[in-house]
Amino acid sequence: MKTKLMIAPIRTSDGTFLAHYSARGLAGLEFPRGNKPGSASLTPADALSTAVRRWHLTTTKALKRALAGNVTRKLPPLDLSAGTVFQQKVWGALRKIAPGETRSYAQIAKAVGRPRTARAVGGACGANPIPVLIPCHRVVAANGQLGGFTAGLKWKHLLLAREGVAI
DNA sequence: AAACGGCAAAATG
DNA sequence: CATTTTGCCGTTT
Repeated sequence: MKTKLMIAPIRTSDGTFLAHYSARGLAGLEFPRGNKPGSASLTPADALSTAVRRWHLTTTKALKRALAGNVTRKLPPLDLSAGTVFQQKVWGALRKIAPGETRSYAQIAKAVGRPRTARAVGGACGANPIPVLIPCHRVVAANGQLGGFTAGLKWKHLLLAREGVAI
């Protein structure tokens, strides 16, 4: 049985993101979907717990800063309990990359103590539940090219451009 | 047990 | 250089 999640929208100039909250904190962030199915139904605003309301304020500000290419000052507590140990290590390493900087998949692999797991690192990045705030987009291929991006390379390119990174 | 990736270094033409 | 192997590893089926 899974803990019920509360879902709240964040309207930005790039579209409406959806933030997922568990009892422990921010557990997921979805990119805007052009009027599509919309993964899950939003939690009615008046049904949000006070803790979630507070976190959501923080998430909203952080997301807007991140989309503008700035550093995120405060983040709500993150609930990454859904990930494997390896994934959590990778996500932790991603969070250390400052805006405007990039790393290769192999560099991340080294950073988590598994020098030969470049490919597996790619998988972990794709499984990142909180894109943008956990900057999976700052990981590029060793040859200087973009590499891949589950949510669509256009986003990866846009996010990096906002931070002043040229590919 | 097998297949599949957001990879990368080496080998090839 | 541009392409094609050939290893590699955590996840997923």
